[in-house]
Amino acid sequence: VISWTAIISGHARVGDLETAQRLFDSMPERNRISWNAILVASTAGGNLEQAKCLFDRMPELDVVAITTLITAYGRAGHIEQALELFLQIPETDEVAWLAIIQALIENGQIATARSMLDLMPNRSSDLAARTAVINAYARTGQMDRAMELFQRMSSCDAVAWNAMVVACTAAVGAATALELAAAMECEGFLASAITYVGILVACSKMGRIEESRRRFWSVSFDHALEPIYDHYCCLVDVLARAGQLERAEDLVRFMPFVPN
RNA sequence: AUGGGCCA
Repeated sequence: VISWTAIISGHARVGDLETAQRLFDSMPERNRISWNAILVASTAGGNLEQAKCLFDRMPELDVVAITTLITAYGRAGHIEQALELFLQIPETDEVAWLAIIQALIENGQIATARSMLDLMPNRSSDLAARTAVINAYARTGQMDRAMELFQRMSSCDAVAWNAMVVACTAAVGAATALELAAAMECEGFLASAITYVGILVACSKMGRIEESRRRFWSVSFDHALEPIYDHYCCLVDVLARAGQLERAEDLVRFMPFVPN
């Protein structure tokens, strides 16, 4: 049952609900964790009603299953339902708290998110959890706390750095964000495509066209990354803000992405 | 083997 569940989980991760479902239906026995895995596959498929149907038919609902659905509701903009579910959890754990706080933030309910963050108990030193908390502080107007926690982290990864870089642009200033991005590379972390979104947004906020351009090319030349859609958007943004509308328009027309 | 963290 462990092997079957692991394979279902893999298909869930790449969004292949059909295969996940076929395997789930044909596996010889199922336990609570297999049901949770197929629920994840179902939410990843984007059909919330279908996921809710499955949820209602599940033989056992644990905090993992409920948290899965909370996250799905949050991403779909159904924050009331997410909150309702959270209140139904008999024994909340740290992941459940972080999931509802993240959902509140994504749905613009900053004040509530801030209160829940204050109420949240038992904080572990788990890397993802710490980063989630730091990010939540940053997005609820408590950048000082975010910085403090970040500096106290004994180990961190590129995701934590990216979160700080992005948060800095909004809450402190673009120049500080760029300094942080530089510090990140000094510490030996490779800038990822997402780091570059942060860097380009910062350049754009400061109106630095030349630096934006340079950084944009550096994405592929210095880091062997393919520029993603967001990078083109940043470049369009900085050109447009500087009044170079023709150049901005040309870029929209000729970039290798369909503009949204 | 299942849920939570970075992309303006």
